[in-house]
Amino acid sequence: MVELLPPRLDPKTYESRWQEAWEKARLFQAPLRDAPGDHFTVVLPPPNLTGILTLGHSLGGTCMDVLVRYHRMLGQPTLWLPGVDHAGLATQMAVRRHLESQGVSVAGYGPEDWNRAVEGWRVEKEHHIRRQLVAHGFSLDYSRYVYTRDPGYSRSVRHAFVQLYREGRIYRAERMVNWDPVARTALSDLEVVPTDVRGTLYYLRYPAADGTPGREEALVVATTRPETLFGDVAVAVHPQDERHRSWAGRSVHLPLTDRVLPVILDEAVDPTFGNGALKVTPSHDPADLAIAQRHPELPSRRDVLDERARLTGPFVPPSYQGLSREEARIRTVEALRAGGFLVREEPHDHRVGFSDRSEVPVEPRVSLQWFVDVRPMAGPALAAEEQGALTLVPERWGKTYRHFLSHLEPWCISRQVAWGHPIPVFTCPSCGWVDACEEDPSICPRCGGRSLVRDPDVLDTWFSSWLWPFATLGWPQETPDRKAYFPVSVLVTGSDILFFWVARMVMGAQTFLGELPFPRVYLTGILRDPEGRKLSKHLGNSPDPLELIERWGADAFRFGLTFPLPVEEGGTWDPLKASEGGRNFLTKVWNLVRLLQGSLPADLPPPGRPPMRGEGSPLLDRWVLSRYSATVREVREGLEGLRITATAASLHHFLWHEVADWWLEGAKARLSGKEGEAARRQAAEVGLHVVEGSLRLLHPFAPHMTEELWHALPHQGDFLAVAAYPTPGPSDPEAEELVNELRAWVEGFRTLRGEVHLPAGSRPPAYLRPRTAVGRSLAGRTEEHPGIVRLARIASLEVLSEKAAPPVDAFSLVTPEAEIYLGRPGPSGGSSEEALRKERDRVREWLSQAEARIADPTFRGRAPPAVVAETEGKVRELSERLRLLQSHLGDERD
RNA sequence: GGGCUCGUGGUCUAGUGGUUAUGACGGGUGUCUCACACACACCAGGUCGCCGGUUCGAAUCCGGCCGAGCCCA
Repeated sequence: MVELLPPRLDPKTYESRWQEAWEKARLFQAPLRDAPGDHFTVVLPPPNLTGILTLGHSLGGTCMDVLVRYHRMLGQPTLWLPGVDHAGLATQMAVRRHLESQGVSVAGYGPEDWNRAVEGWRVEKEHHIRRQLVAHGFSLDYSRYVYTRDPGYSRSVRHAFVQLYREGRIYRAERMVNWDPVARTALSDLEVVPTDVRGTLYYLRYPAADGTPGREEALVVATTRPETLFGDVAVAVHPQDERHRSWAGRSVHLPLTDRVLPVILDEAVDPTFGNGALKVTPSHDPADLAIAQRHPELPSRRDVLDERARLTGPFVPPSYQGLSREEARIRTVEALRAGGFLVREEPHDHRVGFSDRSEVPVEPRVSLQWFVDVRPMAGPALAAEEQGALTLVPERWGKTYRHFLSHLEPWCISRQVAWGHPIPVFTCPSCGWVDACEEDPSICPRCGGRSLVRDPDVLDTWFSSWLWPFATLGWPQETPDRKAYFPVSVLVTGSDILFFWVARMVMGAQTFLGELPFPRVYLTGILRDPEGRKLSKHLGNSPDPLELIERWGADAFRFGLTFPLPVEEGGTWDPLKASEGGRNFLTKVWNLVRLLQGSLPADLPPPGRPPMRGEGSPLLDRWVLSRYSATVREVREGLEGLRITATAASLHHFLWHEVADWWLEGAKARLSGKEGEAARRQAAEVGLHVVEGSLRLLHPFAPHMTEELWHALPHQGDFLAVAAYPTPGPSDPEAEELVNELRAWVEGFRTLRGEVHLPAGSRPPAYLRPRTAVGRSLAGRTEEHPGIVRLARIASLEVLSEKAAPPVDAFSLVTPEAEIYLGRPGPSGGSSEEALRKERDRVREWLSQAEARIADPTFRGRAPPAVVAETEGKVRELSERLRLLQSHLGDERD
């Protein structure tokens, strides 16, 4: 026989023990098979090696583990594949910040230095992340762990690049891109974070260069970036702008220089912005570039900022050469003011794109970069969602997904950093041959030259991430895993990377495999701290999940993530409160099992088929079996439908407020053996069936504790983690109806006790008079009376006949099926009029609503007959109840 | 500027046309009632943002307004 459980749960005594036991038994290793079947596959969104796991990872991981453990218990071949992402630029920037904070200068770092430094960092972070994953109790298959720079994965990335290059979908071009002047690399549009900034709008005079001598004419131009004026090629005004139209074709002096600029007309100028005149700086603003390109007489390049955003080049006067953009702004504004060109300046709120990586303003910059033309991939990705082959949960994300895919731009995939997958393009300097190659070529295939040059750039990290669902399974090879475990069954991730990752994976799988990577996407919400800020590594407001697990245990922490805050919505999440709530619930379950365990007859067999409980069995047994069946159904349907929080709530409610509060409280006497061995055995069978089954239901949410408790009860099998998930039994509507009334009686007695402030220890006698068939049926079951007596903490329960007068001094209430009376223990027991009055007011309110509806002829004429009949029944019932309540109030006054 | 989402007791939240609007946290009162004070019992607290419409009937559907947030320009 198993040992008795300790009185208080202590996760430290069992969590790591079960983690080790599961691992040793290889329960989470997906079986090798080479045929497709009813597999269930989830891939862990690979955490970035920039840092460690945050609460967002804990949330997503918990949802995945819930689903994976559920499907494993259903008996499906199940794979949950873990891995980490090298996160190129982001990681290199993290290492850079780290080195600089240590006082190490990275100024002279070449690619080898970077790779060595980042590699050391990677090993350390990978180790920590692995420990974090294990500590959560995630049932990952570590034998299939993938790192995005593993040789195999790197080959997949290279294969993908070469294929797109050969198809002409990857090309190199000189384009204006988002440039990070600190990291000194291009960024994709998605890596730019628009940020509200309070800046200054400067109004500058550009004096007429062709004016009549003696007249002081000037065009006033408004700009937020005076420091780029050396790159101006024109001033533009709107063709319909009456104020400035006469300037068309004229020319102005560019302040601080001796250059002259033409004034042009262009529709893109916003006449309401500033003064309605725009300085055109094509090399440093995308809108200006577009204007310059529409006017062939203008140069479309005039770079004045270098890769570090310093003023340089032939157009910059010597005294400004080498200034940073910030210094240059100060100096140009000073000079403009001194020269009388600064008309005024005003505060100006606007949005500036900041680099997601180095957190400085992004500089639009024309440079030579690699692009994937993803626009042709949007069609199939849109069609999949519109035709229902791809579902997003919650479904509202479908709109966002469609909007994004309808506005795609070419994707800039080259980065000028060291850490990442090198772009596999080679050039022969002798003959000009260029190609993308899966294997490094040693000689030029065209001229035989031996000095081939590799492209110096590396790929955007997401260019490797978008292959994750299939490159992890060996693509492009047709491996057994690829056949057995693709596609992924459901992708679980945060809604913040719907564009970065989810949409691109869909396009990637459709492009490379011709099929969807997954049929369903479950998007979790974003967790915020109590100030409403997103929990993130940058802000440092996300605690290390390990600390919370250490304090509360993995199960409590996990349960607190799924309930009560809705996983799908996200919101403000207080780590202490949430974990505390989880811990309280788990303690409840722990003690529930302890009590049951102590009451089980020694020879009770493990639970098998549901105990049959027909007419004549204790009502609470029939009721709890029926409620259990309903819960099994709810939980299974909830998990199938990806409603994680609703499912956790069902389990929470059933175990705490049905099993513990009602069934167990009512069954205590029987379980203690006071009512004989047969009654004890009967209660124990029911309790074991329901509780053991509930542990299986709960296991995906709280795996360690349920495993520990399961082993303390009679059970079949070695591990709960691979036990069968429960199937629902029959429901018992009669028992549910009777127990609802039983509860109304008990609650009525309790309310009366509270209203009249009975001392906790007092046990007054109680009486009731049933008013309906249901009431009479329940009242007639005298075998239920001891339970009611116990639950209501009364001395006795007497059923009054139709005519019998109630005790003179009793406090009373009217439930839906009976009048109930609580005997007054002494002459000065207070008054229950308050409770009766409130009940009367409520009933009167309900009744008047129902009567108003019945009185309305159009309601009778148009509402379905069933609704009319129901309302009529309600009116009858409520008016009878109201009459009784009023008479009880009258009785009291006597 | 465009798109999307959300306004339900002090806070968070369930509820997508038909009983008396769900639960959690917080608050109050009482209890260490032989599993659990990480608990138990009871109580208080809501004109379901505002206005209009559709309907026999609206927290729920439609329109407008106000407010909050997110995403993309």
